[in-house]
Amino acid sequence: MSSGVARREPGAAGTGRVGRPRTRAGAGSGRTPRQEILDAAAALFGESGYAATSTRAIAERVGIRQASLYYHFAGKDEILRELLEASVRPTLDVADALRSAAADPAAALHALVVVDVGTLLAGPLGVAALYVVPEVRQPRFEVFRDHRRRLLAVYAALAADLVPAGHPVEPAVLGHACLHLVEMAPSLPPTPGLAAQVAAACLGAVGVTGERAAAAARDGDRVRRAVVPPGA
Amino acid sequence: MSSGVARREPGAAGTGRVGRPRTRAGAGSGRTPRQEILDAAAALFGESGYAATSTRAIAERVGIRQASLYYHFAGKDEILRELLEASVRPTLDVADALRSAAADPAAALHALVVVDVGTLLAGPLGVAALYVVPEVRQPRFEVFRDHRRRLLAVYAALAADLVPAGHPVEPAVLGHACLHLVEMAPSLPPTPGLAAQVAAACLGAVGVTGERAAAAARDGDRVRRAVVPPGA
DNA sequence: ATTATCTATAGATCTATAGATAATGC
DNA sequence: ATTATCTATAGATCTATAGATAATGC
Repeated sequence: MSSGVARREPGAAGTGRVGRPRTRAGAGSGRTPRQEILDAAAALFGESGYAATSTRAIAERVGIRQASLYYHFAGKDEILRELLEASVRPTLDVADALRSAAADPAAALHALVVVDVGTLLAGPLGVAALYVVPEVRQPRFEVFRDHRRRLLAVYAALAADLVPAGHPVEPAVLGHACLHLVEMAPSLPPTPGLAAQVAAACLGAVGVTGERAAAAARDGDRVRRAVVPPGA
Repeated sequence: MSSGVARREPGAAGTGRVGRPRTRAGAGSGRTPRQEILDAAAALFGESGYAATSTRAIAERVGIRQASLYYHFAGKDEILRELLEASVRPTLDVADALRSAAADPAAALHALVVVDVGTLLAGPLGVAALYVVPEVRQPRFEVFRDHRRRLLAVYAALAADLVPAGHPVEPAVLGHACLHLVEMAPSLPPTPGLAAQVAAACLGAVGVTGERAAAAARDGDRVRRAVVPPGA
């Protein structure tokens, strides 16, 4: 995914792949070993937490030996870093486009929340739980934190445009509120239309309800479909 | 606190306390050793996470040796369990009283959020970060989870009473939304009136804004002061 | 030759227990 | 005698490195 379309997918041609075969052969899911590791780690991090997940547990789930992880990643850190960055980047990439494509900031907020929730739900579940992982405060995760801070700023800016006069909540607090509401989504039981519901809750939090909120939902959907290619 | 008023506070009389003195003497903060451990652990759990905090680190911050922890707690688990339960119980204790004391459910919701945020901010900071700790899913923390589930049910019930016709968010989702908004509070920079702002955001999320929200804030404050003794 | 795995292991933890010790209380 | 600490340590991890091995690619 990240390096474009592979000319010849490693391990996909014929029967065998390059390199010593694994002890536990496995069906060959088509994923890159790197991606297999990321998926396994995301699941385990979500289940048991980052610190409590051992490299041995990750390797076991992938079907390789613990030491083999280090051929693909420098360490546990690097796995977490990659998971975190992959989970914010897509949303951040479309945030500005959504803002400028929408006439009403309410529609932009709605669309942004729907995209953001969609991204979190599409990725390996449990990734959102990682946002709160305390290790993330360490400097090596600065890139992720910076991305998330930018996303927060977008939410806060939209909130600032939207709060009606007299609404007793500061835009900065509302920015955090939206971000937290979005990040709560993966911890909810799967619900049809969840993304739109979270978006409506965010609009309400910033003081937009009733008919204007309904209009924002309609416009937001249109804008989102225009900006985010339907297949992506 | 848990076993009533101590007849004679251990270690408070005269100069010395019972038991072998600590190597690193310390000023004697008046807290029970048990409480010292809880405070130290809460701070460290918040900074570095539960799994990443060693018993040695906790002991070091208290000023005792690692093994001495086990005189007071059976293990790290028990420390976490006690911290978690202490952070929900106070809110749960007043939840029903607030509901029945308020004429408008909006006022009850406002009051409940203010109490809940206040409790989280009053306790050792970082405790709220523990709610998301994956270890909490394990059966030994069932009591805490049960308390939190009951709190969630209260929020959901209030939301169900409040949602205006046509509001596109289900009460169950709104219950989670309020709980998450409350739990976000400790991660925000200290802001004057934060609890009331979070309450307003919750009311907005359930569809209550404008004049009715303002009234709920006023009534909620009255109800809260009536139910929660001012000094507590 | 290159790639991706394996086995083996060093070194650094970390949790929890056993048993000794130094205070106060009676 | 009771209480709260201490020292010492067993046993179980866990991370990361070194070096061998078994495939494919050319």
